[in-house]
Formats: sequence, C-alpha cells, structure tokens
Amino acid sequence: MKPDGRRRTPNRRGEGGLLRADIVGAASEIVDETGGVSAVTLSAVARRIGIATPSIYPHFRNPDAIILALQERDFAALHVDLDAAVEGAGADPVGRLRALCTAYLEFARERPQQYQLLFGGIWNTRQAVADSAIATADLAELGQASLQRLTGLLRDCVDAGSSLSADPQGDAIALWVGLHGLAHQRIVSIAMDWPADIEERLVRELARLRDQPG
Amino acid sequence: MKPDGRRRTPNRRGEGGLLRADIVGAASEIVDETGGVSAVTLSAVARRIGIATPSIYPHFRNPDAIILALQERDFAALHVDLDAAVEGAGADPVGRLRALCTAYLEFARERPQQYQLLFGGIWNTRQAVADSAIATADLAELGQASLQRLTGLLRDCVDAGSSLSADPQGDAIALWVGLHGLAHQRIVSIAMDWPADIEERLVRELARLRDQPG
DNA sequence: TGTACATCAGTGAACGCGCGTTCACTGATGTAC
DNA sequence: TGTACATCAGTGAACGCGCGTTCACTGATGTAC
Repeated sequence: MKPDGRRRTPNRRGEGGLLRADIVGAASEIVDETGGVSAVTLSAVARRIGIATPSIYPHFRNPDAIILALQERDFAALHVDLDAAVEGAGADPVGRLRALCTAYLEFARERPQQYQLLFGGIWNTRQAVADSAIATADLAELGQASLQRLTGLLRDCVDAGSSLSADPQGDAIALWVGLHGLAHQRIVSIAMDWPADIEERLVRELARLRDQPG
Repeated sequence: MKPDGRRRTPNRRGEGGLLRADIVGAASEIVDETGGVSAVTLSAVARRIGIATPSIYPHFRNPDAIILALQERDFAALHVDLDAAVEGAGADPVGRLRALCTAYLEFARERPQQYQLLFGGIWNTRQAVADSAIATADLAELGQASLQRLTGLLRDCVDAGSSLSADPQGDAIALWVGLHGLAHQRIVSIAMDWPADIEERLVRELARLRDQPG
C-alpha cells in the first residue's frame, strides 16, 4: 500500500498504456517544480501518481527513458505552438517570421523548465546514448526543427525583398542563436534589465530586415 | 584508511587552508569529466583527493558551498582571459571589441563544462539561496561583468564612429545575448553545421559595425 | 634547554535515507471450449 | 450458458549502494613557561 493511501485504480485490460502518459506527465510536473532533471527518480514519479515503483518498468526501462519521452512530448508541443503562430500570421513574410520568433520566445517564457530541458543542455544523455542511439539522433533532429522553420521563413523574406540576407541559411542560424541566447538568459539570469525592444533588435538585425514597417 | 591506499599527507600546521583549494579543484575535475554538478558529492570529492569525507566540513558547510566557490574561481579565470585579450588587442576600438568577443567564445569552447556552470543555468542554487544570499547576489554580479566590459567597448566604438548604435547599453545586451546563444549552443547541440563566419556575423550585425575593415 | 599543553588537521565508525532493481506474487478480466 | 485458464496491470518485500551528517577520536606540532 502506498504511504498516503492514494492508490491508483488499475487501468482496464488493454489500456495499460495509459499509465505511460501519466508517468511522463508526472515527470513533467517534477521538472517544473524542481527545475532539475535529477529529481525525476522512479520513486518520485511513482509516489506522485500513486503506483508502486516497479510498475514503471513495463513502460520504461530506466529513468532516462522517461526523460527522453518527456522531451519528445515537449518538442511536439513547441512545434504545434510555432506552426499555429505562423498559420495565424497572415501572408506577409516578415509578419510570419516575426510571429515564429515571438512564439518561440513565448514558449520559453511560459514553460521555462521545459525549454531548459529541450535546449538548455540539462540533459546529459548519460548512458541513454548507448541505450538508444536512435532516439538520441531523433532528438537532435527535433531540436533542429525550429531552425528549419526559421530558414524557410527567412528565405521567403528575402524573396519578397524584405531581407538583405545573402545567405538565408547561415543568417537563420545566427538568428536562431540570438533567439536562443535571449530565451535562455531570460530563464537563467535573475533580475536582469532587458531593453523593452530586445526581441525586435535581435530579429531586425540578425534577419537583416530593412525598410519594412513592422 | 581510504580504500585505495592513497592517503593525503596532512598539511603543515597553519596551512590547513590549502585543502580548500584542493577540494575546489577536485570539484572542477568532476564537473569536467561528468559534465554535471550533481556528481559533485562530498564522497566523490573526498575520494578524489584522498581524504575522509568529514574532512571537508571545516572548509565547506555543504556540497553547494563547494560549487559556489568553484563558480567564483571560474568567473575570475574568465575575467582574466577577457582582460588579457582586450589588453593585447591594440588601440582600435573595433579590434578591442572583437577581441573581447573572441575571448569570450574561446573560453566557452575550451572549457565547456565551466561555461555551462557559469552561464548555463545548471546550478539550481537549491538552498544556497537561503544559506548565503550574499554569495548568490555576488554571483549574479559576477555574471554581469562580461556585459559591463562589452558595454564599455561598444561605447568606444560609437565614439570612434565605428558603430551605428544609438543605444550602446541596449545593443551590448543584444550582442551579449547573441554571443551567449552561440557559445551555449556550440556546447549543447551535437554535430551542428555552423557557418564559418557565424561569430563575425553576430558581432557585425548586433554591434552595428559599419564601413570598417576587420 | 626541557616539558606540559593547547591547538591544528584530519580520521574512522556509525546512522538513517532515498534510490534502482529483482523477485515472486495477486487480483481482475477477457477468451477458448 | 458455464467454466477453466491465460493474460494483463500492478503490488509488496527485499537487497545492496552511495550519500550527508554526527561523533568521539588521534597524532603531529607549535608555544608558554
């Protein structure tokens, strides 16, 4: 019996997979609350959703696998946010690029712990590398997905004559680096006085936008 | 007796403080090797330098205090690097600014784990906040020191007519954000194809340098 | 010059804790006959 | 329609491990007299 008496009622037969999502959800909450991945232990996860620790094994072979699944989930959420923002931004290429950047930065502000997990290098990939090199490669690809979107939209700006960029691929990387730097330092550094238009500065200069009303 | 027989010979009387530096050094090695701060345990540190675990207590009240001391040490090392680079860069303001940026990025590349510790938000300041709020505030100040230097040098560029910046303080922040983004992602993301001139792009655009040979 | 003593630097054993992992198990439920 | 059985979802107890922290201690060394 669990210490506090909260005992999860077993899933119906054939629905055992539901626990998997709950485990990932619990891991997410723990990361949110403690801000660290090291607090995501099998014991802590099990305690939170009211199951016994060994019940996790049929779903995840070790704690690292839980973090991996959490990252996949959160990358998907980020990409949904980004696509929705671009979708709702109208036809103007500059507006679409700006919308993407804004959505990226918003994700980081609203879900700082998730952002840190996805892009902060918190995650050591300890032996997860050996365990599942496939998943690690997939994860790296997921991390690049924001950059892919950025590159496409910057190209559109160049085509429309709104950006002076001579190398949209390279400049998209620079822009992404700038966005990441801002997103990350906003999370990490306490009580810094950011210029009100810091986001605008970064996007304008790094995307080389010119002669275009916002 | 320590398990492996390596036993540190006690310091001479009055030189007990030497152990403090060795403890910080051991912590640094552990961070370098494991890439994580959570591996810096009293046991691991003691094992590495061949002392008994309780011997750490006279020097540090808890593991967090060791990490705090390590950060102070590494910030000092970074600032020495930065100042030396600017010092050796001649009189041209743009050259000095570029030298600072290069030195900053070099520090991150050569000592990635230290950089992560200083600027990566790895360090949770768990109850170190409560323990020593003074030290935490000092640490935040140390983190801003690079930005202070950057701001001064960018002002010099503006005064010399080499930068179009209308707000050197704000633009220095944008530049620093860009540098950090690059430094950080170079450490964190694996096998990314960086443009050869990524550093040049960031500095040129964000410092708004114009009509000036490198 | 000798000696008692305070102090310094560090030890070793012990403790309780949370952790990951294993093992045999239990109770409910769908299914073959 | 009834029943034996396989399977599913999850349990509880146990283990060894590394950890932080405490405690009384030891041995060397400087110093007061």
